[in-house]
Amino acid sequence: MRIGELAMLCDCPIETIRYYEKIGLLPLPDRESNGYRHYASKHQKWLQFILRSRGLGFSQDEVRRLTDLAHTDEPACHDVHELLVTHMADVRSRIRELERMQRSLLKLKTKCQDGTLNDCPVIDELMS
Amino acid sequence: MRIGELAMLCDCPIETIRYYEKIGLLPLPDRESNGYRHYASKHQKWLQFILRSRGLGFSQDEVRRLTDLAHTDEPACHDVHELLVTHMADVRSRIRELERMQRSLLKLKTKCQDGTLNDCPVIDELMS
DNA sequence: ACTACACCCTGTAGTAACTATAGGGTCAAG
DNA sequence: CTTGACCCTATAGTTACTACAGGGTGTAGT
Repeated sequence: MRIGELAMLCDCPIETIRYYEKIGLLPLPDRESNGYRHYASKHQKWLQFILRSRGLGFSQDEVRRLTDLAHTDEPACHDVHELLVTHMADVRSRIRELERMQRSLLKLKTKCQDGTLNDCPVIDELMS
Repeated sequence: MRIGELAMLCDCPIETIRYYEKIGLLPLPDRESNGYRHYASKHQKWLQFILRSRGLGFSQDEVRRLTDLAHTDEPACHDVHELLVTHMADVRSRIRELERMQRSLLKLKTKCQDGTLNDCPVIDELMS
């Protein structure tokens, strides 16, 4: 299959596929005689793996480690578990940071009430 | 005061101050005869405003709009309120996205159990 | 034969929000 | 007169893409 079909099947922009290839996340496909990329179902699986991992918030680097682990014969489950746990802690701390923001924003907003005042207490608060 | 002192007072890297100046978030300071930046307390207030806003998750562009609003004589409270509400919705949706990830990761992790298996169900799950 | 069109190619530049580095100048103390 | 702490500019790197610019390929219709 060509890049357009792969992109459609995986619901992923064509440029992203070429990008993943360039940074070495996706293995190099064969080329047709005209130079067009020719993908096998193996590439589709691999791309979906990447996209799912990204969808779970793993960074490119973590995805690279995951694909490496997915393609060794060594027992990798322990390493995957470690990656997973580390990443989950990261997600948790990002959530907490956003919740901290949310609380502060809410507190600011109560001062603002309905935006009908002329002198803005929000600006005052941020300024002081 | 010079840039180093401002940086220390605001607990902000020197490079970031120069960066905010370059992108036009922070007003241009005077210069000493040797070319060093010379800041007044007005700059400190301004920088703290920026840092607080960034700490609440506002983007550079939103901060720019906020500082604009903070320095008009027009009644700006309504616009600030709008910015605030929009941003809070954004934060909420980012939290929800992360929580979605967290749920999926947790589901994955239960399959992994303790990382003692040789064939990794997490990899399998992401692959299929 | 010509041309319109959908598809493909490479390579480069742009985005947000900084951070880091290279390669230099200034100034007071030892 | 040199060491050290500070300052300067300009450029490149980071993450994870996205968007061109400027071309080639292949097929369908006129």
